[in-house]
Order: sequence, then C-alpha cells, then structure tokens
Amino acid sequence: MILKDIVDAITPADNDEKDARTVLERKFDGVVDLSDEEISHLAELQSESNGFAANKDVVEAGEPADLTLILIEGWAYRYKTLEDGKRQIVSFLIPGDFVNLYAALFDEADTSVRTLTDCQFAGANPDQMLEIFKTEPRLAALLCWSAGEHDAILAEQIVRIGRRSAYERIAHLVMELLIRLEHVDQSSGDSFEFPLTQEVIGDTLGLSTVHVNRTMKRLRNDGLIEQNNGRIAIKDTRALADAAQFDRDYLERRRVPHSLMSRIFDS
Amino acid sequence: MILKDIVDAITPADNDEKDARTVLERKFDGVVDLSDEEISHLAELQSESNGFAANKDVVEAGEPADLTLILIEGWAYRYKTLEDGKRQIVSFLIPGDFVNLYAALFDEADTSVRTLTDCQFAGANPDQMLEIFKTEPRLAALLCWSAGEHDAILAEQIVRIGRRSAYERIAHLVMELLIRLEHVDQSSGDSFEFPLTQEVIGDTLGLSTVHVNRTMKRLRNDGLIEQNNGRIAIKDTRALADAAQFDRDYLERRRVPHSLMSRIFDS
DNA sequence: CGCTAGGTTGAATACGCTCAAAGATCGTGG
DNA sequence: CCACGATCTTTGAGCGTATTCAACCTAGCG
Repeated sequence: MILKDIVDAITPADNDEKDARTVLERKFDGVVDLSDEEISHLAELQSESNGFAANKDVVEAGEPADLTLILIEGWAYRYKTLEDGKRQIVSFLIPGDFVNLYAALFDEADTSVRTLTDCQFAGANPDQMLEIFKTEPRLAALLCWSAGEHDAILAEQIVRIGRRSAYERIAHLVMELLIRLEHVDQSSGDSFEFPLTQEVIGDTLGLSTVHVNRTMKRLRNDGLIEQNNGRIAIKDTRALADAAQFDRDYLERRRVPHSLMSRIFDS
Repeated sequence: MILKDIVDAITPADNDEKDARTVLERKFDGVVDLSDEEISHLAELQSESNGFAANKDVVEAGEPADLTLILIEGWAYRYKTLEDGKRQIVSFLIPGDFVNLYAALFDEADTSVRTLTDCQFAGANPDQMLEIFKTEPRLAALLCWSAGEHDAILAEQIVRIGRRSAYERIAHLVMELLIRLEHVDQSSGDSFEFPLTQEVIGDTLGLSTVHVNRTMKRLRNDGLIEQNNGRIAIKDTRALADAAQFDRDYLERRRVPHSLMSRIFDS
C-alpha cells in the first residue's frame, strides 16, 4: 500500500499504472456513490473478458446478438454499411461503454460493431442482465443512465453531421472524445491516444478522406491540435471548443443526476 | 358492440373512426401479447393527457424535465439550436412515442421538444415510472424495447445524413415515417398526414429549404410521391424504397423479439 | 527490401448553399 | 366576402464547400 502511494506520488496520473479500480467503477465515479457490494457486483460483471484483435467485427448487423458487451479496454465503433459500399460510423465505443444494452430485447443487431484497436470485452448474457434488474435496482438505474448518456451522444452526433462545417465537425468530435475519455481516466491532461485513421473520421462525420486530411491540416496550422505517433494533443482547449461551438456542459451537466436517480440511491 | 362491428365493416381501416384501442396498445400490438391487466395499466398511463398547440415547446434543452411524456396524438420533434441560430432536428415523435424516457435520471433535458401540430401528451412522473419497473416487469421490458427502437431510429438518422444524397435522404425519411405510422395505424394505404414544412425537413436532414424544395420536386416528377393538402402519397413504394436504399427490414425485423423478451413474456 | 496501409497534395467537378424575389395558401379581421 | 398579412413554396443565378480521381509520399512490417 505504501509502495503504491509512493508510486502514485511519483508517476503522473496518466501513466500505465492505472488505479486498481475497474473501468465501470471509474465511469460511475462522480455520478453516484456505490456501495462495496455494488462495486463487487460490477467487478464480477467485468471479471471475464475476451480479447479481440484490431479491425475485427464483434457484432454483425442482421445477426443474432443477445450478449450485452462491456468494453473494458481499447476502442471500437458501431457502424452500418450501405448497399453501395458506403459506410457510416454511428458512434465510438471507449472503455466503460456498453455495446449492446438492448441486445437481449431484439432478434438481430441493427448495427455492426468493429474493433479499432485490440480490445477486451466482457459479456453479460440476458440472464445476468435480468438478474441485475431484479436484484440490483440501483445498478439497473445506472445502466439506464448509461443508455440515456448514449442517447445524448447520438443526438449530438446528429447535430454535428447535420449542421456543422467540416472544420467544426472534426473539432467537435475531438472535444467530445476528450471529455468522454476524461470520464474514464483515459486522457492525460489535454492529450490522449488517438487511433482513428482519417478514413474512419470521414466515415464518422460524413466527409471524404481527402477533405478530412485537408481540414485536420488546418486545425494543426491554426494551432488547435497537434498529432504525433498515435496521440492527439489539444493545444488550446478553449479555442478548440469555440471553433467547434462545443457546449462545454454537454455530457458534463448530466453527471450529477438527482430526481429519480438520487431517490433510488438515497433509499 | 354490434353497431361498432357494423361500422367497422363498412368504413375503411383508415377512416376517422379509430379503433377503441389506446395508441400504446396499438403500438405494442404485434410485438407481444399483453394481458388485460397490462392493457388497463397502459390505459391508465394514458388516461390524463394535456393539449398543446402547434409549434410550442414542450421541453426545453437545459431546463429540468423529470416527467416522461407519452405522445398520444399529433406530431412533435426533438431538436437542438446552435449558438449561431442553426437548428437540427434529431428525431420526429409520433403518437405512441415516449418523449423523455430517461427524463427522471437527469437534471436537465439535453434536447428541446416542440409540437409540430396540435398535440395531446400524457405524462408519467418518476414515481409512476418507478412503479412500473417494480411491479410490471413485462411493461418495463416494453419500455426498454421502445428505447431500443428509438436508438435504432437515431442510428439510421445518422446514416441518412452522413452518407446519403439529398434525394436519398428525403426518400428515406418518407419511407421511415410511413413504416412508423403504419405501426400505430396512422397511415392509410400508402398515404399519410404530412405536416412537415420544407424548412422542418431541411433542419432534419441537414439541407437548406431551397434544396429540399428542388429535391421534392424531383421526387414528384419521378412519380415517387404526390402531395396534396397536407398529405403525402407514395405512388410506388418499391421505387421509393429503392431510391432511398431503404432497408425494408429496418424497424420491421425488430418487431418480433424473442430471447429475453419472450422469456419475460412467457413466464 | 518490398509490400501495404495510411497520409498528403493537386486539379477538375458537382452537389448543395446563399441571396433574392416572386407565387401560393391560409387564417383573420375589416 | 374580400383584403391583408403571415407563412410556406417555388424559381433563378452565382458561389463555395466538399467530392472525386489520381498520383505521390511515408512509415511500419514481414
């Protein structure tokens, strides 16, 4: 313990020595206070995870998929492919995200899910999910809370593609990823691992690869971001947020829930 | 009763004499078999509804909103406004849709909701929602099922604006509305009430009003749709679906859930 | 060393936008 | 009942953002 304290004091918060908490514990930290039992129940959910190599489909649209997956480590994305071969990425999945929260309720997956990097997924089968809803109402509420957060992310993605310029879209996406990664302690200061190819960014934001390239060059020239060996650094958070018309409260203000949430958690 | 039978036999399915079932009953019909108790519980939820005039905000982004609203009658939409005044509509709400399913879990609404026509909303407070989850697991599952369907609709909206041409976007939106309205018996054959102005369509699909106008003219000239006094008629469903690259199974194949769903409903 | 995936750049094109102005339609009040 | 205003639709013309196609560069890897 003492050793750990010393290590923590020496090494920056973002080093490889992650704290011992599970990713879900980190995710829900600051949202609600979990009991020890709940923490261990969450830990149990994440205890067995399977590894997937980068660029592998974990879920395929149209196929049965009744396992709710929890992304423990790595990046993935949810996407659809059109008949003519075009691809649209719906959302990115980062550690702590639930992949298929509704999986058990439907016959087939509506979107595919592919790993972007090497990943670790834990899987909860319908019985386990059912169990949570029956015996752990507070955790069940947190699952719903996650679903609501994901819904907000999709809404923002729609706004992003629907009404923003290429420059704004990219700036906005980078800001969002920063915030989301911060919530699971995966950023260090204003920089983070950035495993997205320009093609992936294009397919996310409805842009061509070429235009993503030119636009990111502008963002770099404007001194807003910097990229080296797979990381991105935000040089001027304020300026980037402004360029993106990024609502700094989005995702943030949703993290201190009360009403029903506090009622469930105070009883 | 006999009179009603006669009336039903005489009048086409799409006349003003709606069947006596509540909109939620119609919505869930074909998805699962509800017990009489459940039907009456649903009816109770919808018993008290408030009227709103057209073009009124029912929910405002950033404001507290802990009431889950159920749209009983009329059309509404969920949207965000940007600092520079641009607006993006996230999704349309039609009868039977839940407006704020996650409302109770968050401090503030992330998007605004505005009526498009005169509307009737029923409201369920957090206690009522909690009650459902505690005592009516099957109904709770249906609520989650609705959330999952809404999630699929948002994903499809992202694909639509991200990777489709203006022509395809409009065709695709019209197809989606047709299917969704069919599910709550609000269409008649291949035509339905269409209260969307071109500005609203533009703000939904990320297009300018002018371009929506020109593109719809093309759809009309191509013999795919027809518009008169607030209604739209799809002249050639097959052709429209093809033009939109509309996946005819989308939304449809999700309506016969098994796995967890059937387990819950068979016990 | 050569292959492959990803990044960069140029030139021509196209899709959709903006600005502007003129019809339609509908509700409302004189 | 007609006139008026407001809202929505339609059309034209010029422009700009983003696309497409094509080539070349770079880095990582077997």
